[in-house]
Amino acid sequence: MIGLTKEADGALRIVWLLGKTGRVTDAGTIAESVAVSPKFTLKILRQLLQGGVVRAERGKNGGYALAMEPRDITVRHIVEMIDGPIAINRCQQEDFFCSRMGYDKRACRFHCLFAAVSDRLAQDLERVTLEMILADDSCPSEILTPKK
Amino acid sequence: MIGLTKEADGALRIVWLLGKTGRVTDAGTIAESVAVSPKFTLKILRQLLQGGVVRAERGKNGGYALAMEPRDITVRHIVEMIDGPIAINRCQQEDFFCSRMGYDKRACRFHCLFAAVSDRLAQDLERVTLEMILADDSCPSEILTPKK
DNA sequence: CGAAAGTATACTATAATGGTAATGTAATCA
DNA sequence: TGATTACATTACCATTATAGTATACTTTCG
Repeated sequence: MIGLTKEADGALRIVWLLGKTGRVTDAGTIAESVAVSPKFTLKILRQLLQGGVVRAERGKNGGYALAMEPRDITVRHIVEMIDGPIAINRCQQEDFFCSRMGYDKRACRFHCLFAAVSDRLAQDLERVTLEMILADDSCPSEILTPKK
Repeated sequence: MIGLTKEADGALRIVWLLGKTGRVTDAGTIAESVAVSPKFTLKILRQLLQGGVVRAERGKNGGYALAMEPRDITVRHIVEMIDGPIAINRCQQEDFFCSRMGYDKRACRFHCLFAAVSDRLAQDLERVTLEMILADDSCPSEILTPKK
């Protein structure tokens, strides 16, 4: 399909939920709120934990909460943490197709195109913060075509 | 990785090659020029054939050639023909996560964002034609930030 | 006819994603 | 202090998508 994995999708929604509640929330509750299976939720939370986006509290009444300010969490950050770098084409990933074709990358017409496209995509997703997503008075897509 | 499949990547390069030579070229030669295995090349060519981008000549001295003008072949067209619609997130694919969360799509903050992003990506790739890719005097990425 | 080349279907292999199980560790509180 | 709650870690299995192949068949040309 060209797109995010379920894991990245889930991560975004988990972070969104934690931002919305603002409280320490246990994994079970998170899973339910976000409609992802409990175990899978844990798996995602682990990665968010490693990435430092989320902190955990153990023991009774424990759970997870954001470890960063919503305005410092970007969509790009979450997505890349889970799915790896945003790159539309393999061209950009080391010495894939381009070199196999006997070209150097500069000569690869597609490399040039996709690098530009990927780059802009990444930039766009970097400009969108959790804070924006949480503010429910406008579609965050406006960031792409700012009203000025 | 978030990105094109090898098939779509191969398709782009095959189309590019056919545009460059402008001649009927047999699958074996195409495969070699493009550094994709012969069988896999055939597989891709079949899809391009079905999509009407390429035409085939059978029998001896047969092969494949473009069935459309390079200026009418867009990158988007090729990519979607192989990989399906350009959509960054499952949100957009029918009633995936959004509805599972008990939201309607309008209320899904991410849906809104990704719809906008995907849309622009698709538009960008639609503006880039094979003709542009073949012209080797400029990076086709300039289309994203036209010089005016 | 027969060799070269495309056509079509169907199948297998590999890798990536998605998802689960089991066991261990820390914190809280009766 | 020990039972309970909840996170931590590792390892594993299942499913799906991608990648790639095999086989049998048809068309064209010499």
